[in-house]
Amino acid sequence: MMVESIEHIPEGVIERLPVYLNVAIQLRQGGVATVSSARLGGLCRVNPAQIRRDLTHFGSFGRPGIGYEVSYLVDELQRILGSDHTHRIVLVGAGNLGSAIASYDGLRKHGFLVAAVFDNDPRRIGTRVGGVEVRDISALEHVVRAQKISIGVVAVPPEAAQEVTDRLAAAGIRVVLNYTPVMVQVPDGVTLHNTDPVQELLHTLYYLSAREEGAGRPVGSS
Amino acid sequence: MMVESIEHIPEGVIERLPVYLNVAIQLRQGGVATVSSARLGGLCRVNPAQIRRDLTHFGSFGRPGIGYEVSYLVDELQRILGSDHTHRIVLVGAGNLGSAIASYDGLRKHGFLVAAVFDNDPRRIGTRVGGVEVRDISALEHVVRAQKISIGVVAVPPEAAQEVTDRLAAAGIRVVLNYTPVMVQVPDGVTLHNTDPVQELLHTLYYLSAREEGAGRPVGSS
DNA sequence: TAGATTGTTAATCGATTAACAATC
DNA sequence: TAGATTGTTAATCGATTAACAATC
Repeated sequence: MMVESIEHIPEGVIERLPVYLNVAIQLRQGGVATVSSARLGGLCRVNPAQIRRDLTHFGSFGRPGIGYEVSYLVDELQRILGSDHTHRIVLVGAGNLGSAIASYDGLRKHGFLVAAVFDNDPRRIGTRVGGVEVRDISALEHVVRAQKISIGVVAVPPEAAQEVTDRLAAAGIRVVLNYTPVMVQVPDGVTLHNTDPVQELLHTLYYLSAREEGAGRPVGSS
Repeated sequence: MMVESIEHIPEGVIERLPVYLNVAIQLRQGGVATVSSARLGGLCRVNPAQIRRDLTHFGSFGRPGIGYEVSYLVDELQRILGSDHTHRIVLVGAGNLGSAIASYDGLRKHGFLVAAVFDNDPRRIGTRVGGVEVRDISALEHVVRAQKISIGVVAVPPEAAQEVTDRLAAAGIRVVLNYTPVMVQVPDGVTLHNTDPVQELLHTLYYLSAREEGAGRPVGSS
């Protein structure tokens, strides 16, 4: 528990925590009170031993002979990830993808609040996506600073990705989610995560071509 | 080169290939003829030795003292991944996310063709997303079989995810991209890839909470 | 030739998994 | 008590990286 700040935690572990959380939430919704690492592993497609190992990085949440209390597990995972309190995010780009993100239900469920949406297209400015008014990009820095927003989502055309990222970073954004195929550069202190929908497709495609009539080689969840 | 079918290639390698491909395409667009693993590594945020190691799984594409010829590298990566020819994909769900996917420019660039879009909402059926007419979900199996489509994208509400996946699998789809937070089950022989936009956010969130004023711990590209 | 950079080996590093004592 | 399942150790497994001979 206090180990958290000392020990280095592998990235793989951090990537799996949201998967555990999602499944735990679904179990809780289904009224399941207790779950073993074996069952959780079956649902997440993760080795049970790995789940137990992953969790011990943050403490011990289970009871031998019983398993994990689902709602306690949800609480702890949310606490570890930081999704136990609200995070304001700023969305740049109100096109199809931006609209999809803004109106995505799962955001609210996990404590994310789309606090502001920006675009540079006059036809979009003033409209609403996901209940939030689209504002002119020129107000970006002001709003980010005033509302102390630390998460930025980039959903603009590729050619604008780097410029938008620069502006977000300069305004004090600490986490950038880039939904563009461009490999944008970020300064030290800013965490970057790229999610190009097509890259996922390309990745999966390999198994389609390589496999032919072999057994399905399942790709792990991300 | 003929090793391809014998040697087992680590998943991590396959995940990085699309990153190399994207950067190589961007370099080609910029008129760059030749690139070293060092430069490529800088752009992809991957260790140069790793790039060379990754590529040797599929042959040797570079020239000592020179580097890699960009357009040859693009060709080879596309061939390895299978994006050198067109792949028809079927999209289920014509909401915000579905529309965003259907009209995403990057798809065509990588040889993907949205061959059919389905929904069960009468208000959406008959409309067009990304230039394709939305059809009634009841025609799903017929169209998938008739057009021999092997890739399916699930962009429906969570509660419909499993049913749609089952139908896709039954119709002969071999790769399923699930844009839903639900952990759907697929039969053997079907490759599943999950991409929940919120899960990416949760993952990144950890670094925001854990880090506080530490140096930025960059999250690798996916 | 000198400089650059590959392909590849060998060493390191880290993550996954099996096994089991501890515990409910 | 007997059965189940955890937390944790130790063993395995695999991936990353440094180093360098080969090569342009």
